[in-house]
Amino acid sequence: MSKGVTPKSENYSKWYTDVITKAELADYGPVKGTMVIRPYGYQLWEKLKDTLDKEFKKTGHINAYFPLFIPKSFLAKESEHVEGFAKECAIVTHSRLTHNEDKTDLIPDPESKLEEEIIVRPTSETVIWSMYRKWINSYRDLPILINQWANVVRWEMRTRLFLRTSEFLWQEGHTAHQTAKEAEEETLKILNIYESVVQNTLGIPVICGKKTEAEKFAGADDTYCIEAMMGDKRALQAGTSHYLGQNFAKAFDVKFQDIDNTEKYVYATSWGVSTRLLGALIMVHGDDKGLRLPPNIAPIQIVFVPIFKTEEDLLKIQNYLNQTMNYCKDNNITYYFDNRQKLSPGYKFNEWEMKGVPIRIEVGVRDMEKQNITLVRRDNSIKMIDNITLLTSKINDTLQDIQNNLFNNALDFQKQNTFQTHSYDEFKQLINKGAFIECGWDGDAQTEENIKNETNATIRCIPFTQSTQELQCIYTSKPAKFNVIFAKAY
RNA sequence: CGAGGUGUAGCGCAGUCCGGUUAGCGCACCUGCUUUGGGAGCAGGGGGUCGCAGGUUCGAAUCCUGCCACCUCGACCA
Repeated sequence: MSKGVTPKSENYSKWYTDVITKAELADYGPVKGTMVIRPYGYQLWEKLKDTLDKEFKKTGHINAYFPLFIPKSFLAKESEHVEGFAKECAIVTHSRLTHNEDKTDLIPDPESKLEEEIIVRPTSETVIWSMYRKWINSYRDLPILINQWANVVRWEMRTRLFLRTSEFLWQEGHTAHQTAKEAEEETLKILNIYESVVQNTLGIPVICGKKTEAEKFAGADDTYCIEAMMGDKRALQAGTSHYLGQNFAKAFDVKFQDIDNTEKYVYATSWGVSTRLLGALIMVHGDDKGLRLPPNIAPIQIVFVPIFKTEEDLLKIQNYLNQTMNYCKDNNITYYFDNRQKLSPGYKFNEWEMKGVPIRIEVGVRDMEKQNITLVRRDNSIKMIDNITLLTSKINDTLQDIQNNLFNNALDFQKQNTFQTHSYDEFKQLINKGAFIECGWDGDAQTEENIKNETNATIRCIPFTQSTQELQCIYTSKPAKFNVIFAKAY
């Protein structure tokens, strides 16, 4: 591994890709816009996945798997949906390859051209609703609460590791309900799960709210979201939950016979978070030494770096650390004993800092003589040298403290860079510098569009917590309908 | 699609203007010895169709022609 990363302040996006490649989270795939998630990065995804999956199960959801391939005709059934996704679909047109005439290349075999072309799913509403049609007859069949963990493909022009890649991993929940009220409740229930997992596990503070018409999901009646502020003060949509009304039920003709014997269309929701969250994790907590992982998501929570000259010393250190390692085992703390020879301690310190491991424990002969260990926190670089038994007993609390501290740092940063203003001039200045701006909006889509064209900022959400005071629109000075958050977004 | 730029070892680059030993350097990698409390030192070693194709020449990484790929900016998209 080569030295250091580009400092954040010098070039933020270079810093971001440096951290990803040097911490060995991911690498570029051979096809433009594709990404290989390396083991260390994939462990983050697995941990996040397990946490979310438990929450979904707790609230009555169950996993299933639907096909990657979707008939082209399905996509056209819901008019807004097709508008939203048609421009970024990968299409399968042939089923085999053959040699060209001079045998220098492989080409799609013209003989194998498909009758109906197949879309590689950009999202699964259409296949899923084609199946729900078969499965739903009576109100007794409802609700259906299905989630799937899958990959999807969206052919993107401009890609960035984790944030926007042609193929990415996500979960997509698709539920079907008897009433609008129940579906709306489901939408918000999921948003709550997203909020708590993102905040508690990833340590990323989020703002919950509703999307405007312009920003909502193609095919939804309402889109709710969690928005987070990245280290460069831009916004990232970290998760969305959609109330789909009866749009897909009507498009796919999914009706049920209700308790009152009448036939009704089903109400729907869909919701998802993706590997994009890992991009947020990097950008919210990372520093110029690399990643900083909250303990709740860190694949390795503690790394032990022995400082030794001889094999014998190494064994002594390993024995000496028994009590600490046993403590970790007993408390389900994941740790790694870095006994690699030939690498200097300094090299290891830097490497594990790059990888964001929350706690490093150094032990050398000097520590052993005094019955000490040296503990260094990744979040604030504070070094503690103290009695081994005493420090060991504090590990759990320290991990918890690191988790809280990272969250609080991020929350402070978000608050310090969120401004309220009534002046459009000030708005423009702040947006240019990078900020969230909380201000009034008259509710007019044209106003939103104008602001976007003039400043590049979009309405990230209409927060659930609305200010009680009477506001006026930042742009038109008309009475504001909502208090909204503007920012430049990823 | 428009403008500019870059293709030489896994990565980063020099060499190209002005053709001429065996194509070089840093990092990484391998071996050995000495090291190990913030990215160790020394010695030795492996690794290259110089983006591809053609041409000029006694001789091409270097000159000429064509092609391809990637990057930056713009346009487009969000």
